[in-house]
Amino acid sequence: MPDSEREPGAETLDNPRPLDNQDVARVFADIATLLQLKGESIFKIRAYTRAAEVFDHLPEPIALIAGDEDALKEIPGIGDAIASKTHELVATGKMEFFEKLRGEFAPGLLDIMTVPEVGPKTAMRAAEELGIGSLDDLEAALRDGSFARLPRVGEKKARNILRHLEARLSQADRMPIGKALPIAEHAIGELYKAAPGVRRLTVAGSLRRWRESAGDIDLLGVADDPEAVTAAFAGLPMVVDVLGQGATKASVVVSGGAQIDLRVSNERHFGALLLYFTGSKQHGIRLRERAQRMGLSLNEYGLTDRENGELTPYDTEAAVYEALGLPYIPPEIREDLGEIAVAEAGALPDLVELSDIRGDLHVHSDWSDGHVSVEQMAREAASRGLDYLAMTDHSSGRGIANGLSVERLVAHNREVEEADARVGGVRVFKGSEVDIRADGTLDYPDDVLADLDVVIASVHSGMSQQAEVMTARIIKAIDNPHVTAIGHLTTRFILERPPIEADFDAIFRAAAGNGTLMEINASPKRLDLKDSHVRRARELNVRFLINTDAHEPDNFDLLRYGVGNARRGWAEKRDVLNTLPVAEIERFLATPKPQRAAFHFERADSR
DNA sequence: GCCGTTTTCGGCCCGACTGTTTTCAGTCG
Repeated sequence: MPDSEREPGAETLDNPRPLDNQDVARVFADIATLLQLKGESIFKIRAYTRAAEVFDHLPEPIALIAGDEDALKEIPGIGDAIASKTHELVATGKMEFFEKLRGEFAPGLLDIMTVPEVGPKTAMRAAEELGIGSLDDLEAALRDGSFARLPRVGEKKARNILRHLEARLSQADRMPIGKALPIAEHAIGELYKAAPGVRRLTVAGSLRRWRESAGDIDLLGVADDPEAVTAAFAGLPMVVDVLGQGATKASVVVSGGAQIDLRVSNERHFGALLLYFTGSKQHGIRLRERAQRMGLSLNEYGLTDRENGELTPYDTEAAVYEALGLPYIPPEIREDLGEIAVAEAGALPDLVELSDIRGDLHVHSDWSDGHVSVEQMAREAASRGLDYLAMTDHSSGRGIANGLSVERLVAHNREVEEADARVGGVRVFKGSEVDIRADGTLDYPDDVLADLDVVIASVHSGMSQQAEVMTARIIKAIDNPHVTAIGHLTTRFILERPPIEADFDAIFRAAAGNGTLMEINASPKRLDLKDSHVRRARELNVRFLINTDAHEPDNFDLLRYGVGNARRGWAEKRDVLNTLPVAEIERFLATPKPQRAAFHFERADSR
């Protein structure tokens, strides 16, 4: 399901702002939930859920196609009924069916169902028998014991639900990947020590797919005695609460509040298990449907022949795909966004890899808000095997970040040249992360920018401008002949600060038109462009930089998040400029801007 | 509600765990 953290539906339909894909997705997700409450056919519910997922991930703006119902129906999972409802919703901002359906239930029921262990049956009983219509009502009924007396609830379940509710109220039901992945890696290290019989512990779930945020952490392991491993897991020092523990799986809460689910199997089934628990859920469903058409049944143990009931286990994911007549599909694109058809056609993208990245063109030093000197950053980059980097300290508009006046920039340039000469093995480019002001002009005049090798232009202020104003502002920066790339386009902070509103298609077209690159900022609190933007921009022939935006030496570690995110956007090595060797980068930077759009990537691959 | 190497009707993905229940409904992933 798409994130339903916001007020379900409410703000969506009364907002004069045009509906974006996520708004539309949320309405269909809410419809699915309401139909569950109503006890509708599970298949109808599934159809609406599917539609919500499709719209949530659609690479192009729904507004572009919603007017054309035939085009909508081209999308798998969208038929007559949903196409016409989508059209109505986007055209009028309202959907009669949804309004009517919503009117049948207390407004808070959708909220109640977002609490874990409260499903449609429980929510309906709570509403009918106890008059519960809000999270506050729910909390009261849990505390006074009336909730526990509902059928099929009881003391223990009520206590669990109250605990979930308290966790919810105290905050955070999702974590950014930058928080979740290190916790997962720490847990893996601890469990290797605590359970000597465990082998091949690995991250699965949305983290393995490099989704930008995670609701919980999924781990998988191999052991001859799985029960010993789940027991050791439940006993780890970092565990503060055990939610469940059985022979092959366990769920715990660790200090800091993250939930980790562990699943353990034996070696023979590991491939099927990993495939199953990496997801996405929708990708798994497509594979199981495929298996069925082949007379097989797929589960987390392997493929079963439906005629004779014989189970074939698989120890690698690739073997399962092969048995299903498919090439190996990388986890990052297992989202049921067309990857299975593309795989079948033998046309999977050759996704960019961490080892392809040869340089970083967005790095800060203590000249602005970084923590160490230009030379220290250069040495760190060299020691990590990067071939080049650009020192892009902030421009003067970023007073708070100790932005550089023109005079300081000149001195900064000299220091960068010295570092370039002194530090071996790495080419250090002169650069700036220059503010795009509210009116679209840049913080430095053109003649100053002309002295720089790399100019990253970014929005750092006036983020709540209207979409038309913001679009024109950014395109004006794209049109500047000295701007190499637009930095962290949407300025969002994952789960914290919303993205800017703008016509991203128009921005991508402008960038593709004159060879301005789009940064994929690797900072795990940003991941900006986000995955679906990468995919859309790529369709529009935009090329990218994957930059860390490093403010200290350790930040070079963050590159992996940017690469994971780029892969989720189906980016190939050839789409990413900083996979090129330094000579090619210099050739690109020496090319006048409009001709950069046609810059030919020499793939001599002189490694 | 969607969809079609098996169909324009009749199917639609699969299993573990919990807690309440004495055989399984509910929820989750």
